[in-house]
Amino acid sequence: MPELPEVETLKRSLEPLLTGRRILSLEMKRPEVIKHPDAENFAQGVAGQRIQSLGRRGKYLLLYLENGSRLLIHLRMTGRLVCCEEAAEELPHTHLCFHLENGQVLRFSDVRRFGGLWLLAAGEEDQYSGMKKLGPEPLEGGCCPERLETALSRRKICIKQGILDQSVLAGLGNIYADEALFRAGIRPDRPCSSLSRAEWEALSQAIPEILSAAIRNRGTSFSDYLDGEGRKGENQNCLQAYQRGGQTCLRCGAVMEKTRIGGRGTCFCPCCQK
DNA sequence: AGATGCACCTGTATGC
DNA sequence: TGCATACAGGTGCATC
Repeated sequence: MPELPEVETLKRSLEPLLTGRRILSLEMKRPEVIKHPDAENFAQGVAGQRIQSLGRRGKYLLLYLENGSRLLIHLRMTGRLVCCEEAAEELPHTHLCFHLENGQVLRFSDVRRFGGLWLLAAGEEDQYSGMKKLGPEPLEGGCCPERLETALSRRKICIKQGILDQSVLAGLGNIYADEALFRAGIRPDRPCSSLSRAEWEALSQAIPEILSAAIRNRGTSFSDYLDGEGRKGENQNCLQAYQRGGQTCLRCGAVMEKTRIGGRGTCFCPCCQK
């Protein structure tokens, strides 16, 4: 599932392929993945536009077009965005094809169709996607202990749900929430109100460290994730908590536990995480 | 306002 | 073998 490190890796891999390139036309096999505006206007809005630059905000990928409009893409669970030659074989469940100059194509595929795209005209306020509700970027100073504590310490939820709240911090998903809590030595089911100052500090340090390491490893390809050239990442080989329930802890050797928190599979070490 | 549960989807794994 | 069921989890929404 693409989280911040995967979307950042996707952005970096697409940058050299898309920057300065013109979109000739849009082929829509499943227009329903377009969330705003309607498919017709979306297709007209991107046709003929040159892609000036790429960006990322939380788990959203942004393409800045030359007329000042912004294209937002969210991959949710199984979305993929791959740029390749027109002749290259399509991934299954390809819903959109952005035909580009020079015989290249940018394809959006998504098995479960949770992902979506939004086109915001120049100056148009984003009142459509969830991007407007995002909290600060954890890799741009948004993860200081004071802010985390202020935002969460009076909430009644447990800490894993707290750091998954995109309005508190942008970009963490299930994988890196488990990894960050393991690194910080904090049980995921602890109430937010129970964390000490030292624990808020440990967590605010662990989150950027975990995310940076995952970006260095070019993302986690547990099942579906591929970068913009269709390549898998390497970070799945470095996970210490996610999906390791029943296995031995890589730090202390105890048997890792698996539970459900907020409807999500959650793994932790009952010995290392207090 | 904040917390909770469900809907959205389909591929894969499991049980009978 | 075939079928039913559970599970994977990010987000938006309804409900309390």
